Amino acid sequence: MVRSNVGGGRATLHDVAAAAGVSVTTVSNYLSGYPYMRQSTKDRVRKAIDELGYVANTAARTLKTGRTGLLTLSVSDLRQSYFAELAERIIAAARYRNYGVMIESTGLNRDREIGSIDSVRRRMTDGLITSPACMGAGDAAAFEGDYPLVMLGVQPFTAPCHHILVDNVQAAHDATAHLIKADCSRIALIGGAEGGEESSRTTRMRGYCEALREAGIPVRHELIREVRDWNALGGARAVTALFDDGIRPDGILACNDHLAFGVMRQLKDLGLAIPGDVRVVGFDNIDEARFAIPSLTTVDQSADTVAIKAVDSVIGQIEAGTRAPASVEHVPHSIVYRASSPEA
Amino acid sequence: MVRSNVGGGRATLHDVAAAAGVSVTTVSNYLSGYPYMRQSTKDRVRKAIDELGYVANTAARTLKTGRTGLLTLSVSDLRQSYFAELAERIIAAARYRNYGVMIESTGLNRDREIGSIDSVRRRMTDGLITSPACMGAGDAAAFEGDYPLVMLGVQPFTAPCHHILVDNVQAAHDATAHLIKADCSRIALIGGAEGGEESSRTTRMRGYCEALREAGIPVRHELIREVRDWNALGGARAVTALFDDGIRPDGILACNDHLAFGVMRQLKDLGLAIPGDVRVVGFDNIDEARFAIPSLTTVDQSADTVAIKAVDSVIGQIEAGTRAPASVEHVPHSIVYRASSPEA
DNA sequence: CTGTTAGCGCGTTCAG
DNA sequence: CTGAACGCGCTAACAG
Repeated sequence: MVRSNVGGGRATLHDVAAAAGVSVTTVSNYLSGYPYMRQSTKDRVRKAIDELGYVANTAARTLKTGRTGLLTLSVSDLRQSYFAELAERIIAAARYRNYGVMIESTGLNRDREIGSIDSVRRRMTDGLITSPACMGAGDAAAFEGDYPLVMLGVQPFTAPCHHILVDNVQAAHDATAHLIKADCSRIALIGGAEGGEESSRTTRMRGYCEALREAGIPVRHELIREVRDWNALGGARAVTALFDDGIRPDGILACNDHLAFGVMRQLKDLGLAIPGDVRVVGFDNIDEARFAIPSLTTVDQSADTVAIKAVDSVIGQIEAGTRAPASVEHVPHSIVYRASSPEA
Repeated sequence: MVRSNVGGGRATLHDVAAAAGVSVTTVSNYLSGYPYMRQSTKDRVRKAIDELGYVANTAARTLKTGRTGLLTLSVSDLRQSYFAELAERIIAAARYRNYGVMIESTGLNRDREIGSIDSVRRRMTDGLITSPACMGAGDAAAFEGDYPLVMLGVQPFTAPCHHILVDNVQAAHDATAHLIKADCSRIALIGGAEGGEESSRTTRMRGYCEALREAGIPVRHELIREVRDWNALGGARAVTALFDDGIRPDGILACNDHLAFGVMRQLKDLGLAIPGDVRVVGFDNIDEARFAIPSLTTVDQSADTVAIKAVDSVIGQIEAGTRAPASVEHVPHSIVYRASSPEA
C-alpha cells in the first residue's frame, strides 16, 4: 500500500533509514543497487521505503551529481506538424534513455532561439537539441561553449557542435529529377528562395536548379515562388499568383507538405487534375500526407532517425562530460511515392 | 564581455562575492532585487557577475526553495494537432509566467498516463497538467495527493482536482442543432460511441442524440459510427462503410477535425458536393481546418483559454502550496462557420 | 545596508 | 557489510 504523500512529500532518506533501523548510506546503497547487502537488510529497507512512500528528491540528487536527467528541445513552432512529429519522437527516444524533455518554442524569434541555451546554462537541463530558424550567419558564436549540444536543420552558420540534417540540396534534386523523369518540363518551386542566408529555402532551391540544369531545362524564375509562411494558405496563394501570371506548370515541388496541401487545393479549384494535369511533390512526409486528396508524394526527412541520433548524441555528450567536436552528419532522405505523383 | 563557461561552468555565488569583495548574501540580495543597497555595491557585484559569467545553479536553488520552475504537461500524442496546439499555447502561457514545460507523451497507455505524476512526485517538476485518455472509472485514486494538478478533457472519473473542459454534450448538441437548422435530417455521427466509459466519444454522442430528440428526429443507430483512431483514414473508412450499408446522410458530424478531413475526402471521391449534398462539421478547430477543401465548419474548443486557465490554475496551486479543491470548470465553446456547412 | 551561518536532501568518502 | 560526516550552491534568518 503506497501512501502517495506527493505534495506534503516529507519522507527523506533519513526517515527511511530511521524507519528501517539502518543508516542513510545503507538506504542509498540499496537504491543504487549495491550488491553486498544482507537480504534481511534489503527487505527492511524496501519495506520502509514502501511504507513511507519515499521518493528520491531530484533536486538534491542533481545538486550532488550535476545531472538533471532533462534535455531541452528548442523548435520554432510545435504547431508545424514536422516539429510535432519530431518532438514526439525525441520525447520517446529520450524516455527510453530515462530522460525527460523540456520543450522551448521560440516562435521564429532570434533572441529566443539564442535564449534557449539558458536552460542548460542554468543547469536546469543537461543538454540542448535545437533547430533555430531565424539566426544569421554571424550568430555561430552564440553556441560557443562546452555544454552538450546538437544542432538540427540547415543553418547559415557552421555550428560548433554535432549538426544533424538531411542533404537538402540532394533531396530537392531527387524530387525535381523525379518530376522531370515523369515528363514534367515546367516545374514550379513553391517556397524556395533565390537569395538570402543559407536555409531550407535556399538549399532546396539549389537542388531544384541543379536537377533542371542536368536535364538541360532552363531555370525560369517566374516558376520560383517565395512564400513567407509555409502553410496551406501560402501554397494556395502561390498557385493563384502563378496562374495569374499566365504560367501553367505541369509539376510543382512544394518546400513542405503544408504548402503542398494548399497547392493541391488551389489546383483542384482551378479544375486541374492531380497528377493528370499537374504533378505535386511535397517535403517532410508528415502523417497527414498519406491522407491528403490525393495522397501526397513527398520527401521523407527521416524524422525518426534524426530524433534517435540527436538524443543519442546529446546523451553521449552528457555522459562524456563534454561537447562533441564540430561535425556535420547527413541522415538519409527518400521519396515516398503516392498518388499526387506516382513513380515514373 | 561575457565568458560563456557553460559546460565547465564553475563560478559560484562565493566566487562572485569574493571577486566583488562582498559577502554571498549581498550577491544573493542583488540577484533577487533587494532594493536597499548602495549603488556602488550593486555595480561591483554586477561587474563581478559579468566578468565571471556567473549563472545561478538551478538545482541548488531548487533544493533550497522547493521550486523547480517547471511544469509537466502530459498528453497522449503530440502528433494530434489539437494537442500540439494546446502544448504550444501552454508553453507560451508558462513562459510568460517564467515557467518551463516538460512534456510527457503517453501514447494511449494507461500506465504511462498514471506514471506521468512521477515527475512531480520526484519534485522534478512543480505541478502537472494532464489529459489522460485511457484511464478508467476506477482510476481516480491515482491522482489522490496534494501536489498541484489540473485535469483536462472528459474523464470517466471525478478527478480530485481542478478540472477544465468544454461542455462536450452541449457542444455536440449545438453542432447537431446547426445541421438540423440547415435542413439536414439524416445526420451521421462519426467517432461517437454508444457505450463504454464516459469520454469525448460518449458525451458528444449524448449531445447529438439530445439535439435530434429535441427536433423530433429519431436516432438511427446505423448513422452512428464508432472509429477507433480519430484520424483522416478512420473518417474516410466510416463514410465508405456508411454508403456500403446503403445509408445516405445529408449531414455529418465528425468527432474531430482529422476525421472530418477524411470524411470530406471520401465524400468527394463518391462524387458528392459539400455542402450541397452533404454538410460536414468537425470538432477542435485546428489550424488546418481553415485551409481544408472546402474549409471546415467546426466546434472551437478554445484551446487558448484552456491553456491559460490551466497554467494559471497550476501556478496558483504551486504558489499556494496546495492543491485546489475539486471542481469542474467548463470553458466556452463556439461553432466556427465555414464553407463545409455555412450558418443557416 | 552587509556579513555569518545553518541547513535543503542526497551521494560519497572513510572508518570500523 | 554498515555508520558518521562532509559538501554540492544557494537562500534565509539573524546579527551587526
